[in-house]
Amino acid sequence: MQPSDSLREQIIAQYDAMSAQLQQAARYVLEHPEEVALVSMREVARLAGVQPATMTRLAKFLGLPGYDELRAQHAAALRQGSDGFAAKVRQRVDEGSERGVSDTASHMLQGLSAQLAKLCEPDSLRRLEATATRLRSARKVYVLGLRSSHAVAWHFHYVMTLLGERSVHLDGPGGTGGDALIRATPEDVMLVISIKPYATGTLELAQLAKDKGVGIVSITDSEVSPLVALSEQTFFCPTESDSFFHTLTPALAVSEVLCSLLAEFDRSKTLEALQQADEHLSHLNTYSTAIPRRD
Amino acid sequence: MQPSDSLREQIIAQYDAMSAQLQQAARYVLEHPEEVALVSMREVARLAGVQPATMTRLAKFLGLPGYDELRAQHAAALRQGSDGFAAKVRQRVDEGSERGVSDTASHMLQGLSAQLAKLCEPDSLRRLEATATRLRSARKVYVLGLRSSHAVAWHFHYVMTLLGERSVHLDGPGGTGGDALIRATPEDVMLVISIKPYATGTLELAQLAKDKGVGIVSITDSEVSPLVALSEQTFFCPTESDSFFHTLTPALAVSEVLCSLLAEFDRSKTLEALQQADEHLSHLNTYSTAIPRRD
DNA sequence: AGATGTTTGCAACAAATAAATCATTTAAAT
DNA sequence: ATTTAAATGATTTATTTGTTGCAAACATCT
Repeated sequence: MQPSDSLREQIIAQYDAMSAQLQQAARYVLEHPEEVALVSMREVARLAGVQPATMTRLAKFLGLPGYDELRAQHAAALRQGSDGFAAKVRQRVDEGSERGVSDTASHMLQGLSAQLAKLCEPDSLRRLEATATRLRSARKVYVLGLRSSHAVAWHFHYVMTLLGERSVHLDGPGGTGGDALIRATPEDVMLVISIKPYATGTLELAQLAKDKGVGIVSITDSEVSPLVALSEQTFFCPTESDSFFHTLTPALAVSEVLCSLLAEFDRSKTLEALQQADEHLSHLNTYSTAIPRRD
Repeated sequence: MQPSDSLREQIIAQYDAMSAQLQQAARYVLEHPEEVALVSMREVARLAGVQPATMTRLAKFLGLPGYDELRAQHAAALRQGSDGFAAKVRQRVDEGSERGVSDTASHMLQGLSAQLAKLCEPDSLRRLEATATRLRSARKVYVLGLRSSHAVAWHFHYVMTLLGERSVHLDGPGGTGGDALIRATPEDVMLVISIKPYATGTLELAQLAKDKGVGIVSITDSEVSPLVALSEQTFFCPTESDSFFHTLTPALAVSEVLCSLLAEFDRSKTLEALQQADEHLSHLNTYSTAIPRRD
């Protein structure tokens, strides 16, 4: 599916020598070869977030006579790819004959893919929307997820922080995680994430919060989860996988969707908050801005 | 590999009602859908042996607003065809034209679902297997993922801990996260997770580990990620979503699959470790027993 | 700090494009 | 054979495209 491969490899090879804008353009080209073939240069530039001129410069940088050649190569690759469908199937069959490790992996991934697709059912969407609405109305959002759910809780909190929302993560060293609830009020909401087996700590803290009048909203795995009784809103997501462990992927996906919905509620405020975060982090040199180091 | 199928059928159905020139144009469109998507109208007209105006007339004849729509439909078909069987999922996405709140959610989830399905491509599976193999050979696995990647890193580490593997999470309060590397040896492997924007801390620690001879294995988002240069094995997973943020869901899914593969390598040992963990946790009253525990 | 060489954004340009308009041809019907 | 309507071709027009030139911003190195 790659554009002549040699071109693709060349882009990768020369990537380090490019300027920041050129890298941004090149990265988009690498990640969206079809678009390069199918839409105009100006449109590609817009999608890549660079100036139109940068695309021209990229082509020249790669030693091509102009952007048209860049598109032509991608178009040729796409032409091949379209009837290479048979080849792709053949390839998959070949791989399938091994009946080995990659079978397990493929099976798992397809299972997860199906689970996410299932979350699009009307009932799920309704619950998602209701949950987002409830969270939106909160003065503060306390996020609680222990043990395996920690990953989801933390990520939700992290994104909310970038949004400038008043998110508080109920976790911390030395078992002080619950202390943040000291000043919780009925205007606040707690988002609880917990899947089977349910950590006692989670349930205790959630109960405590509820006693203080805090609204409880939860992401859990079953109608018979102990969280259901505590919560105003509950979202159910599957955790079954054909491995030894329960999967957290659907739960993470749901939390990401929730973040997006909350962000969408007020786009301008979101954009402002993100810009603020951007500035802050760049002052701290948090991210590697420039070209990857060499050794 | 047909353009939206319905359009193709429509062309066939109305073919008999067309004039000679229109038929000639239509016939070329049917036989060379890729060209329609990839080259200009005038070029298609030249290839089809008709006047440019005829192509416009064909589009109008089919009830489309203009030739651009004809091209757009063919382009969409080509886009879908290019990434194989994820197309099925993507198709359902296109159907939703109303953009309500729950439509946003549905759109995101289906997009994620498609991305996971795409990870089943042969190349990805090969990389997964190679990564798992490399991790398996390690004496100790250091897990590193800062900022947004923290969730994935932590979850991987958490699961590995249950497996009894010697996993060390490089994170901790007071910026002491890297200290665990003090006694790292060339027999160890570090799993690094980082997506754009790449945290400088991640790159520095990874470089440090590499200097000590530790093998680096990474999950990242692009061929041109700075991690590629440092790593023995790299797995690429998409992070694009149509929200404000990059998605971590595919990365988490991959880390879960990796855990499973590692677990599968020695099933009996895995089962033993899990049972041990179960006992330990039940002695600590970690989980609520009010609900049936997992088997 | 000051000078130098890149990098980047903007605006202007010529070429090419799709669509609209008008003129000519063709075919059928009276 | 003449009229009429449709089909085709040629021409024009308003956009849009890829490219280039230039000045401001930027980093780099004495």
